[in-house]
Amino acid sequence: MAKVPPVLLDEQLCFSIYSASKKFNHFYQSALAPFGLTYPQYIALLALWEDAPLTVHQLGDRLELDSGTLTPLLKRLEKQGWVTRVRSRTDERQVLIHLTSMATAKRDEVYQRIGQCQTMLGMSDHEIQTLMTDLITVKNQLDHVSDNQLIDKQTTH
Amino acid sequence: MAKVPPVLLDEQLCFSIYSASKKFNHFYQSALAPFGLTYPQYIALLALWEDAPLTVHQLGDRLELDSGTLTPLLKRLEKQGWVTRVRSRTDERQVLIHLTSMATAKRDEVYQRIGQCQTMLGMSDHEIQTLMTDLITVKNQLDHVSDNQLIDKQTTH
DNA sequence: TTCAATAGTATTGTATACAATTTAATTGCC
DNA sequence: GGCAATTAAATTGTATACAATACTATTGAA
Repeated sequence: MAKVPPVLLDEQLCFSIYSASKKFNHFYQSALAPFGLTYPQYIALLALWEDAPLTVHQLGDRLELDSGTLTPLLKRLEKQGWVTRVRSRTDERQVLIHLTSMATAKRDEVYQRIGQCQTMLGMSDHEIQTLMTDLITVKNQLDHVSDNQLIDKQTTH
Repeated sequence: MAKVPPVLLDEQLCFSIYSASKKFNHFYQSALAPFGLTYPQYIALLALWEDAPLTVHQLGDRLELDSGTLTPLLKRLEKQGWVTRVRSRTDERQVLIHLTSMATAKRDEVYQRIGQCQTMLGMSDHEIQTLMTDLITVKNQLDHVSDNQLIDKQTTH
């Protein structure tokens, strides 16, 4: 094999994103401790506060999570009193996720708490916008590289 | 409670990072399929290829993972023949993670494969650099908000 | 209409993550 | 030297993630 450039951990964009994601997770876990919510539970509620009820499938599209992740997560949210899971009458395959009155009542408390905690980060709106725009570009590029392209390369080594 | 601005999922930097991180994970999982490596296993090997052997603790510092994650991960890497786990003789508390000859032999193959797959993403070095710089800023800010600050706010709602 | 194909959710199995605890080894202080 | 405090890994328990499979309800084509 010809000389191959090394892959250095600190130069990997994936690793920057991976560790930033873990840090955000920890940050929100602490911020949401008064509500006993994990980060994935919190984003599920964000989606539902925008547009409830949603089917498991719709919520999965929104959060990019499948039923294998969402079913147990939603059962935990149900047990803690945030949502109810109701079989749809018009299509018995679907399960509709509704917010409870507690979830509706607590919405603004959570919004406010998140707002306060985000202020502590001291990031300007412009900074955030720039980063998000760039991240969307990365995500699009990742989406456009199909598994087939990656699999085809398997035989070359 | 006074009027509180809504928290919209699509405006959250955390959610952009969270979903980009999952996409990268999937991308590398596919790219590394010929080697049977998961993404966290891959970054562990990257760290070791740069500087083996490392103790579990040192590897944890590098990857920002604790022994609860690393111990089972390293056992799997050991079972698959990439590393060996050896109690240090000078300090019996430590476990040194060594690369096997197979891991050393396959290093350039993995480097090359990663290089090929990253090319498919079509991102310029400049794009990547900019993003990484911004992400480091975010990570620093997340690090500098202590748990104490977040916990103090608990009583305000 | 009937039944094969599809769609929506749940389940199973594997692999992270991480807090909290446990266990064993080492260090520091007297 | 003796022992409390500390350190390093491993373990335990809970919560994601996701591929693959199973199960049930619906749809669609003959």
